[in-house]
Amino acid sequence: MNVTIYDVAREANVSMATVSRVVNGNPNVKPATRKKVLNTIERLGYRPNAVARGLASKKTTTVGVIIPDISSIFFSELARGIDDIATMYNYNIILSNSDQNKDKELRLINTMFEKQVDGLIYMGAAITEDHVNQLKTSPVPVSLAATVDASNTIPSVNIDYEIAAYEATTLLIQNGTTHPIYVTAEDEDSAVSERKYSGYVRAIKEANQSVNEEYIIQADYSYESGMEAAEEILNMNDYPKAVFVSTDEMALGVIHGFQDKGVQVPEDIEVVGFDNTRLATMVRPTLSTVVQPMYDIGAVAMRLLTKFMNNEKVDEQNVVLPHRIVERNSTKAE
Amino acid sequence: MNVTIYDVAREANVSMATVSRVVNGNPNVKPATRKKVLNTIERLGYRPNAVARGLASKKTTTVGVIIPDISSIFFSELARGIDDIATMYNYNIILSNSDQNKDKELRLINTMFEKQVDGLIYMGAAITEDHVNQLKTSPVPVSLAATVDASNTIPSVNIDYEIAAYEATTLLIQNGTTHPIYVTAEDEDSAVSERKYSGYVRAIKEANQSVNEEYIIQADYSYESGMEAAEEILNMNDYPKAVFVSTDEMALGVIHGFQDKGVQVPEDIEVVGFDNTRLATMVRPTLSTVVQPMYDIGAVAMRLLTKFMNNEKVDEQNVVLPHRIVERNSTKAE
DNA sequence: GTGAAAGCGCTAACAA
DNA sequence: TTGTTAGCGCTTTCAC
Repeated sequence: MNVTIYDVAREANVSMATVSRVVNGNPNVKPATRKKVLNTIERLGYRPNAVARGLASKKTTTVGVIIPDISSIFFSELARGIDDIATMYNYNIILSNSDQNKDKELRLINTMFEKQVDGLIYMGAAITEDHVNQLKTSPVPVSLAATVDASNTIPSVNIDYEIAAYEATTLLIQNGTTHPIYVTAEDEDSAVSERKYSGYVRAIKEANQSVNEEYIIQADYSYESGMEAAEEILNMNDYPKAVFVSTDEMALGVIHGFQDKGVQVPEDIEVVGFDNTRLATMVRPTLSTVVQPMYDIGAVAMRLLTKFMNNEKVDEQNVVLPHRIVERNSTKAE
Repeated sequence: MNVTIYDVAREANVSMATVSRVVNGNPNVKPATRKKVLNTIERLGYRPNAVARGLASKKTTTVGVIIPDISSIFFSELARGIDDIATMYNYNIILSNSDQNKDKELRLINTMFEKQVDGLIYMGAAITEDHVNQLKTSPVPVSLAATVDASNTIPSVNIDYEIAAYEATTLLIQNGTTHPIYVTAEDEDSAVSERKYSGYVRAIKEANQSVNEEYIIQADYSYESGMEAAEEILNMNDYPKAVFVSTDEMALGVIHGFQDKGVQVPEDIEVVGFDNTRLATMVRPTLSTVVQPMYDIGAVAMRLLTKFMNNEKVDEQNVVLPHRIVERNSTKAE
């Protein structure tokens, strides 16, 4: 049997309440008794049981994190931002991978509630009605990180994907390609993908072009699918000389796909990515890309959650962080 | 107030015990009553409270995971392996980043115990005596993943780092360089680093060379430090024409550091990495490297932990997984 | 097959 | 400043 608060109380000749007070830093304890208690805690090697504490206080100081895939270079960066802020506010994280599988997502949300998390951070491409329903009946605060809920009803932290994609596409247009190619990994129902797409389309239309479906290539987030996209592009006759890729990892694949066929980037064709993961500087040529502050999105989402958990006032529950474009060497200098 | 097992019992005209039985799939319940209970659970929207359950049963079905940095491409892959097997055995994961900071590590271990995890998976470079002491008094099973405890007293899953480094170095020697350079990120007290180093040294000695300290370069795990190492190498006069780098990410830095100065890999100088992270195929030339099965290490470590948690018999508590070397294009073909 | 009741280890009134 | 006591929501004997 482990040593409990009761053992400490008995050995220190005080009540459980007093022990509880010193453990919780309650100031209403005479310094002398505090010291006495602290000593016997030390002596017995007492370690508070967080589960019992959670049952009694209805607070677990842990938050749930549902993430598509922690091994993704994009999401793991987000997760780090979440954990750092969580640690700062004395929370721990229960982390689960969903693989963007709807059933699993719904099941995980439920598991998190069963485990009595004090809050939930959710990441995932598609926020369906079922998601919204389950999330809206949540017993605890929820915040979305890098995932947009079209109904705008759940707190979230994002960048403006539409404008970001518009700007990336426009950069390419200004550099001389009237209808850049778009390589995307469209998930069904993904509001993020939708917004990137519509930013892309808007840029094309503003350049007085009508959108050519042939120039929109479906890939699947992987590096390899980027390489395949490159091949597909080279097989077109008279293809546009610029491509906008919706994630950095695929963009690396596109670049290498070109290079492997002897096509030079950016001389023969330009490439811009999205996210600015660490990969962007780990290629040659270095990748021009849209900077999405992943760590910050995670950190801010967690901070937002703490505000809800502490009933602090929040001004704006749908935070939009700034983005920008870094021009590196995969696009032509002006 | 939430709906509890007591509410369900009352509404279904049975005892709490019976409700508990159906919730836990205990067969000793008449099908009719089971159905009745299930119906009222559904009707009331009852959701078991895992915290209360944990307090009563002394099992939380969650395991702690202490990891140096989840945003690392190496560790996030390990974490994925851990979570997948955890999910398979119905556990959740409490994940915390330690940054390999000893105080934080020790504190985190304690927090995990307070939270009453059923087991603990630990990753970290240095297993000091303090670590061993704290881990040995653990109330629950522990397993180390990709981290070696020199005292060999804690269950672990690893590859043989000494042999792996020996083989990588030997490959370079056989390709014609008698004393390859070694770029490492030596942590103090890191048994893994130590073993890699000693494999490297053994290979050099077997080639009848004495080790030249000048050819051992300290970096810090980062891509940038790899680039700096490359520069340092190019500044040596008459440097060896092969370098063994102790992680893939640094190896990419080394390759690009060379290329940025117009030095060709592998024609002018060969490079081999370590780990075989996804990065290894995302460079040009693709990286020859030591394959460390990161996902599997995580998965096996978690599986090992489940065995301990279920009191299954385990034959070997220090598992050594196979490794191999993939020769890609950063080394010369035979 | 089902129920009664005693905890699990702690917090949080409330009293003193 | 300190102690008493009633739960928190569940599991788990032990009876029946």
